[in-house]
Parts: sequence; C-alpha cells; structure tokens
Amino acid sequence: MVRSRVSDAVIRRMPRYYRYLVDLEKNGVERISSEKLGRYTGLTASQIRQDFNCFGGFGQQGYGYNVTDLKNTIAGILGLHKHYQVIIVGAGNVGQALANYTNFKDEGFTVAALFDTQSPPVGTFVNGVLVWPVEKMEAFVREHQVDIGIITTPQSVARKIAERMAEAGIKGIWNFAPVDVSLPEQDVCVENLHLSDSLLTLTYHLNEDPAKKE
Amino acid sequence: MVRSRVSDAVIRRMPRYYRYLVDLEKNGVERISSEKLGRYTGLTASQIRQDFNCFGGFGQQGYGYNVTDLKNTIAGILGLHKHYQVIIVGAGNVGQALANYTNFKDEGFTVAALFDTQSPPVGTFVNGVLVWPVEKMEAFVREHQVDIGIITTPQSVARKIAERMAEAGIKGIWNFAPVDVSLPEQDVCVENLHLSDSLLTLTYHLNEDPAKKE
DNA sequence: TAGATTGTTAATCGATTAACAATC
DNA sequence: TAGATTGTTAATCGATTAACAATC
Repeated sequence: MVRSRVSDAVIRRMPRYYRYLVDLEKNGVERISSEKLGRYTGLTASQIRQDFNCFGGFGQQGYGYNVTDLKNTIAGILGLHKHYQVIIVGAGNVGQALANYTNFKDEGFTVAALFDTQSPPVGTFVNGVLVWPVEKMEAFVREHQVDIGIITTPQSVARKIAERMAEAGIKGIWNFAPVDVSLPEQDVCVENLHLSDSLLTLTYHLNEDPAKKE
Repeated sequence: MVRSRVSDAVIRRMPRYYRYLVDLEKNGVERISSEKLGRYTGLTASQIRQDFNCFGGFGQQGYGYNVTDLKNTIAGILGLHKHYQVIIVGAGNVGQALANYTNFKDEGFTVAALFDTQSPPVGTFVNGVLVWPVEKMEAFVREHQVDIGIITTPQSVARKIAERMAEAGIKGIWNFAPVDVSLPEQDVCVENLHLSDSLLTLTYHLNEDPAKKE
C-alpha cells in the first residue's frame, strides 16, 4: 500500500478522536482543550496537539478546540464526507454480519451486494442485500462503481479475490481473511483486519508470567 | 490493563509469525532462516531475531529455526496450549457471527453461551449455542469457569457489561463495541477491537492527497 | 489586559536496523 | 573445517513527551 507522509500511528488515532468527539458533541460539549481531551481519551495533550498539527492547526490559542468543528474536520480527513458503495465477497458468518451492521449505514457505507459460491443460496437476500454468484463480481463492480471490497472468504481464496477486485477497479480492500493481502504494484489500499490475531494478543496477556508484569 | 515488559509492538507481531509458521509447516517446510521468514512476512530479519529473543533463543546458529518447534513455542507464548471457555454478550450480527466462527473452535475456544436481553429470543440456539437472558451471566460465569468474555453489545451498555464480567471473575475481555473499555484497577485484560476504526483508516487512505503519497 | 492554551521546536525515549562475534 | 546464521550489542531512526514563545 502507498505510504503517506503522516505516520501510521497518527492515522490510527484519528478514528479514535472522531469517536470521542462524536460523544462529546452528543453530550453538548462545545469546546475542549487538548488536556481535557487527553484525559478523556487516555492520550497526552502534547500528542494530541502534535497529531492534529499533522493536518493543520484546528485550534485557537487560549480557547482550545471547537468540538463540532474539530469533529467535522476529522470526519473530512477520514473521508466521511463521501458515500461509499461496498461489496462483500464471502457470505458466511462474518460477511452476513457486516452486511447487517447498521453502524456502517449510518456513516455513509452502502452494502450493494454480497457474493459467494454457494450458501446462502445465490439469489436470496440477507437483510435486504442480494447474494450474487461470485462470477458476476467484476461486472457488478464496474456497473455500480463500487469503492470498497470486503473480503470475508476462507483464507485459500482471499488473495485471488483481492486481485480480482483490484483488476475490476476497486480502490479499497478491507480484508478479514486470516492471510495478509497486499497489492503494492496496484493503486489499491488494503486494510487487513485479522480477528484471530487480536484474540491471540488477549490470550498472550492472560498467560503472561505475572512476575514480569509491573 | 497490565503492561508487560515485552513491548506491545512485539506482542502484536507474534500472532502473525504464528500464522505464517502454520502455513510453512503445512507446506512441509522444516527449517527457515530469519532472512527467509523476513521475506515471507514482510519484516526484516533483524527485527524477527530481536522479537524472538524477547522470549529466549529459539534458533540455532548456522541452521536457522525449526519450523515446527518455533510454531509450537510461539503457540505456547500466545497461550494456545490451553483451552478457553468463552461467552458472548450481545447476540446481534457480530455476536452471532463469532458464535459460529469455526476458526476459533479449531484453536481451542469454546463458545459456551450467548447472552442478550431480547433477540434472538432467549432460549433459542444459534448454531448450537444457547441464548441466555443477560441477568444469568454472572451465575453462568462462576459455574462454568468462563475465561473470556466477548462484548458485542451496543455502545451504551458495553462498559457496564465489562464491569459485570470483571466482577464475576472473567480475566479477559474482547470488546467489539465502539467504545474503549478499560479496567485498570481490576486484574482483567481487555482487547478492544473497533471495526469502524479499521474501516476509517481505509477511507482515510482512499481520500489521501495523492501529491502527499510517495 | 491577564490567563489560558495552542502551535511548534527541542529533548527524550523507545523501537527498528545494522553489525558482528559466537557457534552450530 | 568452512559457511551459514543466530544472539546480542551498538547505531540509527522515528515517535512521544516536554517546554515555551506566540497569540487568542
């Protein structure tokens, strides 16, 4: 994937800021200082100011940050001003769950279609989303100008599907299969999310030698 | 959560090594050098050797690493030699998907029960896992010696559920609700996995100023 | 204005990479 | 043995934290 000049660590904190700012706005908070936001999010005030200044100065000396403005600015940075057409390949448990995940609808993501080879039967609906045979994927992507492809297939076919998505013109791939997908030569962004990797960091900590904890 | 002496960056690479080693073993590879493993995983040989040496020397000079031994050693570090009793609170899309996720069964995780307040109706089965009223959670945890609690509830109740889990004696929490759960004063490990945070890093990259890419 | 708080530079800390002696 | 490759120390790089002048 292409590497931006803003470090990955900073980028991965932005959605977190966004989440907290949405909460603050809901609670009617109008302004917030980096120090208070730091206490709220568990980060240091210094880091927050550094992070925001990767994208320009959003605050005002002596005042802090306007919650709504900052929230909207970060939404823009994260690309949330746009609407995204999404397809999901692999209509198993995870694929179906994501098709039904209302949080995404609220944030401007439309699941336009599910693709699979077998079950649930092609032609059925999963919460209003039609399941297609995977052979039709490329044609669908081109016709509906799909932005994001989600891969929830078994590991064995994930890389092949990713290549086909890239070939068909998809620009962003969100991969849940337990294999790292990367398409460096193509102009495609890939975000790998490995559920089991996350779970194994938890079991690591559960089994950590308590003597080594501090 | 307690902080180990091994850095978080190292810990988060261990499941990845494990994944690749499982693959290598499946493909009949018996030994591998840090350099080859580096090319395979996309990391540097130096980093791999540093990472492994956080836990002791697993290799042999002039030879490299025995794939099966290394895989088993890392499995042990990640706590995969044990079996885990798991409950899921929140039987919505994500909760049901995780209850059905066969990958976990293969790795020694048993989903003993689902808990919810309403749908799917309490008393029904989701792929062989019974749905209980959430009031029964504490009693169930104590009776069945549950190790891990998965939170797939709405945001609004996630923190309360986490506290109840900790109170009931659960030692590890895997939180999917879009709110950071942390229980610093309790002896509980929490792994937050925010699906939408991951998605937003993808949309960030999709909207990145191409001039800033290199 | 005075107080508060940012934007930004400098200092520190930690993680990654490089190098190489040890040794299989 | 000679070649290969680790384990480990030292050097570098980058990210976080601290400090403070700018300014609202």
